[in-house]
Amino acid sequence: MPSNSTVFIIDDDHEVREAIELLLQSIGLVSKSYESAQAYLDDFDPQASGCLVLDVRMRGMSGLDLQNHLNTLPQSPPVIIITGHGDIPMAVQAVQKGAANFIEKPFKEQVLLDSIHRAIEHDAEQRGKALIKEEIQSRLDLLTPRERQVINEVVTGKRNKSIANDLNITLSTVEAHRAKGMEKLQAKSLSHLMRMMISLTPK
Amino acid sequence: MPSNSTVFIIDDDHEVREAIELLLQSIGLVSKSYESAQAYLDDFDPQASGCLVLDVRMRGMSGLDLQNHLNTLPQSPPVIIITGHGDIPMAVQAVQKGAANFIEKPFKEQVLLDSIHRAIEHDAEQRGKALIKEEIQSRLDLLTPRERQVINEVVTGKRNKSIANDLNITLSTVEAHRAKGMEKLQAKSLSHLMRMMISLTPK
DNA sequence: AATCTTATTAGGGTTTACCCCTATAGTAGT
DNA sequence: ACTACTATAGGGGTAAACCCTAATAAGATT
Repeated sequence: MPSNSTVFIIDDDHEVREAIELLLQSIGLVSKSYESAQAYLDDFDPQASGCLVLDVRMRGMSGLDLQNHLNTLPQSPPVIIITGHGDIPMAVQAVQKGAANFIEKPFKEQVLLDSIHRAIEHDAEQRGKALIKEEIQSRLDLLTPRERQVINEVVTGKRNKSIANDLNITLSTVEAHRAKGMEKLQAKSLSHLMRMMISLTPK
Repeated sequence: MPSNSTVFIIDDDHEVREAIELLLQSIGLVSKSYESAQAYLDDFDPQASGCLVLDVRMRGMSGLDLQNHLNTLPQSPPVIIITGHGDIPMAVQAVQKGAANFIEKPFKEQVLLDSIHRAIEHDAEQRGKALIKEEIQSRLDLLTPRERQVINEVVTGKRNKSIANDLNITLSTVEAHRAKGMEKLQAKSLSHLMRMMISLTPK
């Protein structure tokens, strides 16, 4: 269980925030509360791991609006939606858009806690994978344009000879770029290279 | 738009089935109706493409039971759930388990039709990918155990030399198995091999 | 008994890939 | 101007992969 996770509670009802805060405190979970979506966004830290507990009906930006906005980011925390006035189409949409759960108020405490635990686990997994991808991407950013071209062709399975032909350069130059690229990417083998490159393409 | 798709309607209410059948007929979609989950399963054809329109509350196996059962299969068609007595937790669960949609009765015709069209598209995509995977798997089944061992090590990035060491055979033997394996898999290059193998491992 | 498959090994030849060093020309930054 | 990086190219050597042929042996099948 990730220990440095925070549960971000976003609800414009002060009493609801307090109740959830107390509940989480009782089982040793760190939480942080906001009274509006905007307040959360102002304080948003992409690095912070954990999950959201998000009310739908709020003044200003609604919970679902915030969910949509977070979905446009490259990496967003899991969102657990709670609402007192939800309906089935709303729940279906929220879940289809990736909500970890959609819970009606009032809810059983255990239901929320279970959701939060799953969400935190899920977030930790996602962050682990994202970290690896970012590391690979940062190595890829070290390549010069030419090196990237050569490596790309290598990944598609072309031999140095035909790469040289495609780019109108000599075999030696291809070999130089290829070697430099592999070195920068810290790829020990073609197989390793392929794994890294394929891991960057989602789905 | 896939032309040979069928919409499988499963509802124990004869009038509902008729109504949906007529609706689909009017826009040229082929449908097939069943009055129970069991009746559908008895007639189930894994090859048939399309989607299900599935009622929750039925005598015998419920719609959600059928959904769960289909989820255990390697390839199952998209499921659109319709119900007159649904609630939010039920909808959330169904969608989390992969339901294409969860619609309350009575519904607007267009809502169902849109869902069906999306589901059919989705099914066609899935089937396309599944076809490719099956083709690769069938080639893999042609490999002898030894060939598979060698190819597996090749995919992990090992050189022939160390494979020979691992399997306590000579370099020549490894080369022979490797060549035979590549030929049977129709892999034109290591890169191609890797793509095929990685495409078989989901997620 | 004859045949097929699988697993194994060997030899020889060709092609690539990998590694190290060197070297030039252009560009960008200090 | 000096430096660093990039792109280019060539030489030389080692290792690995690829290709083809051929042979042996055990096991299963016909």
